[in-house]
Amino acid sequence: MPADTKAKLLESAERIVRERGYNGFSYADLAQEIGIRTASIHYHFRAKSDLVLALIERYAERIAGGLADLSRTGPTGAHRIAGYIAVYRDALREGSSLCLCVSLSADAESLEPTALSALEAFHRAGVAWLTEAFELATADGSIERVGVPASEAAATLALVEGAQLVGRASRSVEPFDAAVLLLRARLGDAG
Amino acid sequence: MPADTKAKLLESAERIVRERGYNGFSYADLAQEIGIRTASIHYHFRAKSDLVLALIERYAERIAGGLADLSRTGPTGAHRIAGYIAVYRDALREGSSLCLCVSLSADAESLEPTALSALEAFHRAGVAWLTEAFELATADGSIERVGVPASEAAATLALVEGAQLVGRASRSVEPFDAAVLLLRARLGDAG
DNA sequence: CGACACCTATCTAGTAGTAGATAGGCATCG
DNA sequence: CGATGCCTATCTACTACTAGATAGGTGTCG
Repeated sequence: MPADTKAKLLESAERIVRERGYNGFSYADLAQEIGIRTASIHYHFRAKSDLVLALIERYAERIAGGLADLSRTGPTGAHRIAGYIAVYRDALREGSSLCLCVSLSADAESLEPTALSALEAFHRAGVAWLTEAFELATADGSIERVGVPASEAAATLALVEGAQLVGRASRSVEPFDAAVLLLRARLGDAG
Repeated sequence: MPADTKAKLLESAERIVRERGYNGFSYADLAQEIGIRTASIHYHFRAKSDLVLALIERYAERIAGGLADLSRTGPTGAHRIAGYIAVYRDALREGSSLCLCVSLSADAESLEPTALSALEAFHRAGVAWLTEAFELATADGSIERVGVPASEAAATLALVEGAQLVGRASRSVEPFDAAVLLLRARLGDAG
């Protein structure tokens, strides 16, 4: 059953990039991990830049799907925001990895324009989803003192991405929890 | 006057690491930039890990100095927090670079334990300084609705670091400003 | 003073190893 | 047959790092 090699490549590559960054991973790492030669990777992804683009698109789709589920199941704005925080908390994996797009943002200089655009789109989508969640929260009263929803959204995205970074530096989830504590407190029972 | 080569090396290396990350810069880049051979760099810094450690220590000292000045000159807690935000905003350089420690946190996996410790210390110092500033703000009433100072501090550090990252991805300072807008609003005239 | 010794800061030339990428071949299977 | 998927072998460019030499400054001591 060799048909799922491409999927395995994406799976492993995502993990490695999230742990070591774009410039910190190589085709050699990837090849060894799934048991083929480096040359064979080029059959599936002509260049490293093609692989990373596929990585971002796949990741963005997966996260978008998760957030769509959250929109469907989250009864209040507060529940949605709490779910969003949980997504980033899980992605941190106890301090051993970052959200793919956090990792790639730091290596922005090495990325092709197409990848950079995909990265921006990911951030825009996150802010848009959060804006809607904060708008809902304004309406349902589930979050205390909601400011302009778009501003709350931009702040929340930056907060969770920064919280991941601080957690990564100390290989622990604790700094993440400390950073989002006040926001969670505003969410009441949902937090 | 060759005596300042070491200083030039640190200066250039800091800029390159902040633009391209730890794994995205090489002795070759550095050598070319200041006009010596790569071998000569090893005279000043035996290994790349020694260079990066020196980089962090120098950076941490400089920032600590700046914050100490801010503590002396900032009349209120709000003014101090506003100054802190400005430090990170300047470090972003219109989206072309990151705070050294933000950049290195993303490449944590490639760093030696000593460098990692220095990175953690940098974050701890930032939170400690911010905690004091929020305590002052509680006392002088210069910031609206201050929560537990230590929690406000952790959130603020994460916010500005994340805001930098989002700005970096779109090579612009605008996402940074959007992310800190609500915090700034809380600072009143000082923001 | 001047000879010897050491130090600083750089050089040229090279190491072994790794990077991503390419060309062409060889199975397997519908 | 011919596409698919992987291989071997190779390439060029670059990685951090080392060895050994050199030019020039500084200090010490007879």
